[in-house]
Amino acid sequence: MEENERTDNSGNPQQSIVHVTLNHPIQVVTAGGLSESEELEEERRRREVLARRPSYRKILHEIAGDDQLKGDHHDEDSNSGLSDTGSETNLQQPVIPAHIQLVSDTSGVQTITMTNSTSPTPNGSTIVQYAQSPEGQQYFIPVSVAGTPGQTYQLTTANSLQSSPNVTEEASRKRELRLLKNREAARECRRKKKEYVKCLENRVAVLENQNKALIEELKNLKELYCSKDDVA
Amino acid sequence: MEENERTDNSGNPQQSIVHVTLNHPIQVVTAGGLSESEELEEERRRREVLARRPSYRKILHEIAGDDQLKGDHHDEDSNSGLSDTGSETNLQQPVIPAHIQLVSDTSGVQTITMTNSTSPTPNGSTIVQYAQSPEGQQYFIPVSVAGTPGQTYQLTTANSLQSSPNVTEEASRKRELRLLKNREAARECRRKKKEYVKCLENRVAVLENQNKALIEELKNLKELYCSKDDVA
DNA sequence: GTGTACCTGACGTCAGGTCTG
DNA sequence: GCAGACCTGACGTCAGGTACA
Repeated sequence: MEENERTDNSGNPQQSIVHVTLNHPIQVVTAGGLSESEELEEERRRREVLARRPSYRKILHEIAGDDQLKGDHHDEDSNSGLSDTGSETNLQQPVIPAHIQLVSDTSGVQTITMTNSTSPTPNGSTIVQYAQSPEGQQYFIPVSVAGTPGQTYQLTTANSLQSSPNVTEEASRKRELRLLKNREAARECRRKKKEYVKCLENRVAVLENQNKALIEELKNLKELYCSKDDVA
Repeated sequence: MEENERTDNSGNPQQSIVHVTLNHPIQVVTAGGLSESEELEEERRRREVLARRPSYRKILHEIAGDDQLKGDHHDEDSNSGLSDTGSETNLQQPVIPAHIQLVSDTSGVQTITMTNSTSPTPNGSTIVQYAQSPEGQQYFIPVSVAGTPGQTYQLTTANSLQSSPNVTEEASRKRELRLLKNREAARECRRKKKEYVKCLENRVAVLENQNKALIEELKNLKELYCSKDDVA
């Protein structure tokens, strides 16, 4: 059951990062005012897709290529189940996938742009070795142990007692590789999240403005209406 | 000069948790419909306060007690250099402080609630130390290197050569305490952030709904208006 | 200015999920 | 279903900032 470390053992010193990197930054500009219907639908679709949490790749596909690959799911869905402060109902509905940059200025113009990793190749190197042994053995530090009470953390040293150094080395290298990749993934993930949040903030601002404008307009119209009514 | 990092591993059983825990969950309900002006002002004030990044405590104070202690400070702030993919107009305005839960149902009723920590008191342990290097990259140190160019990082081993074990122990305990606190703080911070994001998502949803409703209303009104106009 | 406490962005790791072959 | 790759939430740590004494 779930021994944690124990990396896979199909020797595969492959280092390719296999990035999907499709390279067409879409640029949809739903112009000013309020082509609401369109925008809304788009929104809905996106949200819907995101209902199943993970993998922005899918979304990317859908939006870039065909859409609605099996759609038909638009019940209440997200709709913010949390009705009051104490809730904690935590169904998470991201609203806008992190890949999608939805920049917009105050006038209401919105620009949806998709970005992709591009793997900035920060510095390539990333040396890092954990728990490199003081005395030659190679354990690896418990780092965090997080919350999870029952965690044990087998150290790799255990291996070396019964296996040839070769095997150990192999395993450790594999582990290293895995960590490296995960490290990078984490970085990317953080980036996306940040973008997502910024996007949200942006969206709120825009919507507020729109709202204000609409209210204003409504007020004016009503006034006009009333006065006319008076005259009549 | 900052206090140095003094890594070490003397597990000491100290775990006093000094918590501030102020205990008044405020509950402001700006009732339904759209008292826009009020809401907006509130919004603005909050945002303004948040322009200087940190410390939600202040905000707490302001909202709970008096307000506007010295408003007028919205500079550009850091602006976070990420401009990779493209434009990124990135004006970041947090909109809502994380402490504040601003839940609202679709009708427009909003509930502002402030929450605070409650501190779950986790477990201790944790050894490990990082080292940080090239440009923001953070590595694990193999326990004793401490090379790190610009970084100070005195290790305890060095110390122990010249100090009494007492001092070392003292220092280590201090470190441990610090770490413990920070650990907890981090947890709390994450919690707030999460809340904040959820709040944002919520707000977006609400605003969208409002928007839609307004548009609808506007349309109706216009129609009515036109028909009346026809008649006249 | 100094020192201390606290807050938060970013990091790397783990755990556990999804997707795909 | 299984195995591997990937994604992401949560963790603890560090670094650097703000607030306050």
